[in-house]
Amino acid sequence: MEKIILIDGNNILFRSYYATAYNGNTMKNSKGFPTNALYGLVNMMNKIIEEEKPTYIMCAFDKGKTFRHEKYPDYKGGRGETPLELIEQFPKARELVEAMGIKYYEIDNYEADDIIGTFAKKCNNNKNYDAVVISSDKDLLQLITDEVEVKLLKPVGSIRMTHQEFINTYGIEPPRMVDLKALMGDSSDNIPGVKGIGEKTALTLLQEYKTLDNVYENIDNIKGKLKEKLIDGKESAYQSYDLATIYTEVPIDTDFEKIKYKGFDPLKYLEILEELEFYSLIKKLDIKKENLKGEIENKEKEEQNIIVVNNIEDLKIESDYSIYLELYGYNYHSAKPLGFSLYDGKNNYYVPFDVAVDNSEVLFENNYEKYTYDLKKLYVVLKYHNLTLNNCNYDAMIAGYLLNKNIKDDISYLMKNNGEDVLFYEEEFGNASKLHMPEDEIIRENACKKAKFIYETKDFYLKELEKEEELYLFNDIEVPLTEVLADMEFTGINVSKDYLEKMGAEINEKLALVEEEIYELAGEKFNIMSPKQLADILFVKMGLPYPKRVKDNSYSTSKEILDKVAPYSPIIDKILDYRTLSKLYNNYIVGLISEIKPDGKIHTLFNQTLTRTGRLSCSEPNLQNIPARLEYGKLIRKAFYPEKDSIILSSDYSQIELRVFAAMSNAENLIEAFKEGNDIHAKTASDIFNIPIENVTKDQRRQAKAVNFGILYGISSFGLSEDLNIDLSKAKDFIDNYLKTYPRISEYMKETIESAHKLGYVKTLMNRKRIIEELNNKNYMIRQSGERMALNTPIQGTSADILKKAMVEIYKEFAKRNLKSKMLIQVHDELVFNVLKSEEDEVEKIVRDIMENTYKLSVPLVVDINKGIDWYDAK
DNA sequence: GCTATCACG
DNA sequence: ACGTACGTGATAGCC
Repeated sequence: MEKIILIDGNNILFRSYYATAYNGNTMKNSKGFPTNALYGLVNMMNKIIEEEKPTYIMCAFDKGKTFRHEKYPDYKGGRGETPLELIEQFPKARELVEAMGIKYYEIDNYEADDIIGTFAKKCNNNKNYDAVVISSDKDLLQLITDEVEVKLLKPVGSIRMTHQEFINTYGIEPPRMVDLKALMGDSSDNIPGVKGIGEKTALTLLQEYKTLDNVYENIDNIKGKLKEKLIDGKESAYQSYDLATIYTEVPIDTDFEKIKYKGFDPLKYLEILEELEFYSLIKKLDIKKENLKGEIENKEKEEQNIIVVNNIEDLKIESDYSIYLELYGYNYHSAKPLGFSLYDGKNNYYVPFDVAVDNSEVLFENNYEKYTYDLKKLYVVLKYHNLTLNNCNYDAMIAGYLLNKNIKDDISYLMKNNGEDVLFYEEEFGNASKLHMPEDEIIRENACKKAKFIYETKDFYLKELEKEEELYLFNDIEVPLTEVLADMEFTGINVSKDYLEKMGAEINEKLALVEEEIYELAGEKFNIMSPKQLADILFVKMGLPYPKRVKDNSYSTSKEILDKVAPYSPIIDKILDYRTLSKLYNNYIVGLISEIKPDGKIHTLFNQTLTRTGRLSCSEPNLQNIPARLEYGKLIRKAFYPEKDSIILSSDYSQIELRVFAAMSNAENLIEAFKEGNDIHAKTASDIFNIPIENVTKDQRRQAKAVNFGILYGISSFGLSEDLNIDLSKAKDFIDNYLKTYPRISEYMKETIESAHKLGYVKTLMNRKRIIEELNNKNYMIRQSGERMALNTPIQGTSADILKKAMVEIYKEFAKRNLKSKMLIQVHDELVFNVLKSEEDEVEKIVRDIMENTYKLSVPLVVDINKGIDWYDAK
């Protein structure tokens, strides 16, 4: 039985402050710094440790305005301002707790209660743990279970509230504490409750009816004034219920090993006591600084214990280990590798990069499992040195991503979130535009902390993944995909600089012409790219009618607006031309040329842990937004060409999102249409306009297509009317018709939103989970947008899952057959390959077969394949 | 560093 | 009465 102590730090500070402050006079040190709350805190902590002898202990503090304030502005409104003299003591309290060997937590927007609740919940139904919550706040009593008790602090002494004790006292079950507050309110937190109902009445009601819900369900059995009060206060009661409920899902690592009681850090503790001038406590410690120093130095040495490996004999790895690569720079295609840090559960090693390269077999190819953070980066960097890495099946970056943690490329975000003391990459090396090289020692120290973190959190994250049923996604899709993406990035794609330069020169000529014409029409020269100057010319000087309500006192010059005023002046079309051309020039001519490496290729970055839906993203440069819609822009694609004796092959899913949607919503008529191979937009038009499919006009098909897309995005009639440039009422009719035609879809959408609200997240077919905080936002618009995310994410995410799975399988199949053709680019529903002419038929067959069959839905997946001498031609 | 704009699926 | 379709990245202008 392990004892876990969970301390409400804020509660103790407030309590100590008000217990000893009178008339604004508080205890201060000789410098005038107030110390009374801190004094109470130290004494309380010492007492707790002495009495409870905890194995694990933590202290939680409030931070920032909480989500409760956002929901109910009046929350805690009755309280006066927190006294400045108390606020001043807050930062020192954290230092103090830390020096006492107690880990503390503060999470933006959450109260200490919520953090404690999140930890306490972990003990429930686990006989190995015995948790004690320490606070004077009765609110926390709701957390009591057979494994969790509350030590309720009183002005003198305390009461130990066990499950039985609680029932004896209140005659209800602990979770009903929330129902109690909902009825009686809580003046200290400004929770209103039901007006006219106090503790006694509330308890009587709950003893009879058990829950708040049940009170209201049986409202007719209650008579007289009480019934009236309850009915009048119903809304307030439920609002109070909401406010009083402790949130037990705070996004935090609740690994108990993190809160193991470590004992005092003697030097720091003493230092703080001296600063605060708590001489009686110092005396009690009965220790002298001098005696400690030697011991502390030894301890620090031991903690660092980094073995710098300059001779490979110094590396004595005999078990699985974590490996982390530190680079100097943000883009690993060009950054200078500094070295590897390793941790095997016993020792931290730092291996300078050159040493590692010379001893690559020892380090990278052995029988041990290697745990990583950003495995793709490791693969790519090693590939540049002609090295391979084996037995990598766990990556912390991927794990964190799937678990909805705050990722970023920098592992320090994950570490800081777990309370680790480590430098952010930017703190250590500077930002991308201003790099600086820190001391070797700093690099080694931080890199080793990172390796150790990867190793020590592995089991925990795997357990979390298992709980979320995401192990398949992790083991069979995302982790194997790192190797596929690494290969794509490393392989790169040929881009013709000559071609782009020629096209650039042509665009420049066109630009110069259009520019002149614009100045002519405007009657003066100005910066066409400046939204401000442009708006001034158009809507002030030329007096064109602004077609929308003026927002924030400024005019928009977006394409949407300009399209509407195009009939009033020929200048508009010229401006739109100018924009298209300059975009083409800046983004795709200059931008792409600058990314071509000496090998004549572009090596992009596929970001695997960035999007909220599970898609990839692509940067430096972004190869997922190369022009495709307009004919002239599309010519950019001619610059992307294959290797010698090869062609470009592009394979794309036809309507994958609509197919996934049909399958997930189980809309029979839609499924049928896909099975029969109908033109789905024409079919939709035929259905919603109620006409035979052969009579559907081009325009009707276009409108139906817009409706189909709108549905995928969580349509609004306004959005559709804007998109199709039709009346709001007409757009509304379209949607109503659609939902009437496909009632199953209407139900599916309702169910999805309902479940998202209930759970706070949505999932894809492969169990990728997205937590949607927006669903809880107090702002109606943001909540609405959360609902649209809830509708769209399972569809976009499932499509992404499917293509990722196909990519892994295609990669494996190529390897198995020893094919030399290469996957080069992924664009959400499309894969682009360099295919050797000799392998054309085989590759085409493999790609089609895998993409169409890798995941079975109730609708067929269809792939279109095109081949050509460049990316443009392969369309 | 932020906003507006526009390129892609 | 409110603002208004999902997911991205790069650039220029502006503060």
